Amino acid sequence: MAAGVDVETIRYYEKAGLLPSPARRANGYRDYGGKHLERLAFIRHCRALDLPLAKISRLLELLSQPAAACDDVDRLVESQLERVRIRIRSLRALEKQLSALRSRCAGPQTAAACGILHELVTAAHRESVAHAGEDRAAAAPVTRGGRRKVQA
Amino acid sequence: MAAGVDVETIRYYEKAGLLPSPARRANGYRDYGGKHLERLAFIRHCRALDLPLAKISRLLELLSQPAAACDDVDRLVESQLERVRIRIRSLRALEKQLSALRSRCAGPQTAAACGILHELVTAAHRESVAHAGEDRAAAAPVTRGGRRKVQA
DNA sequence: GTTGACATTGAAGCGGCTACAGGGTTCCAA
DNA sequence: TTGGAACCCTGTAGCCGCTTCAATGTCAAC
Ligand SMILES: [Zn+2]
Ligand SMILES: [Zn+2]
Ligand SMILES: [Zn+2]
Ligand SMILES: [Zn+2]
Repeated sequence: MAAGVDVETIRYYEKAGLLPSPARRANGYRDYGGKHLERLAFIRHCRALDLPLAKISRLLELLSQPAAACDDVDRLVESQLERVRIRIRSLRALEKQLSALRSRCAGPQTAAACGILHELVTAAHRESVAHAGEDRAAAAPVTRGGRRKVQA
Repeated sequence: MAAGVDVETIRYYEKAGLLPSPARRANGYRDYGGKHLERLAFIRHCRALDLPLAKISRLLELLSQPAAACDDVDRLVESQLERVRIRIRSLRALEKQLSALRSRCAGPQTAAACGILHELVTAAHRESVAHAGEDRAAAAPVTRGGRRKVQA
């Protein structure tokens, strides 16, 4: 029975402590049992939900502690959902920008005449001016904290 | 004038060949000129569009070759747009799954009784059975190609 | 007996930063 | 004057979740 998962990925999980080391055959080959495959399937399903391995690890832990409270599980799903929603919003904004950008050049042109390149350059320029303004505004009240930026 | 960009990031771009090494002052400090800052702003704007550095590199190259054709630029934006749309679709599917999942557990429970954990386990199980089926079906026609999977 | 497809290990690479260690410099206030 | 905060430098390692590679071992088929 094939698990449908790349071998290297499985060994990565093993190293990462998500899967217990399986028994070995006489020749040293790994011998996966039903338990391993169930656990692996669980991990892959959670990964398909884009949960990071650390959180999956926590879920596995709770699976083996039936009496524990499930608050962590619920919060984890909730926060993942929130993450996904935020990501969708930002990707939608991106989509808008990109499709506007695309419409700036119709067909074959030289780089010099390409509306896309042009727009990228001028938008970047606008932003850099805006940033400089922000920084001037922020400079007076706050002298400490924040990461270092570059000087020119 | 601050560029609004983390210093380490800038030096990373320098190492990666996206920004030319700036002139140095007597004390060895980097001295950024207007050209550098424009270029940096361009890079940051493109990164905000989630373009990978390699593609940005290509755009910068074309910026310095005004007579070149802009096909690459147009294709690049198009393919990025496509990428973003695909990502949005898959994230929306994810959102659905996660919000269905969330509704499986209302309030404080033990891990054993948590509908979320339950659903994760059974969904994973269903899928692993399905995968096994796929693999059985695929085993006959194709013997070569494909990456190795795990045996149990 | 030789080929070829499997398995094993450990290490390195991907992208795009981010964080640190271990120094030097600059500036301002007490 | 001195001391400390806040910047700069170089170089290296870490993050995530794999993926790829190199070198070697094992097994079945022809
Ligand atoms: Zn799944
Ligand atoms: Zn164009
Ligand atoms: Zn921008
Ligand atoms: Zn619950």
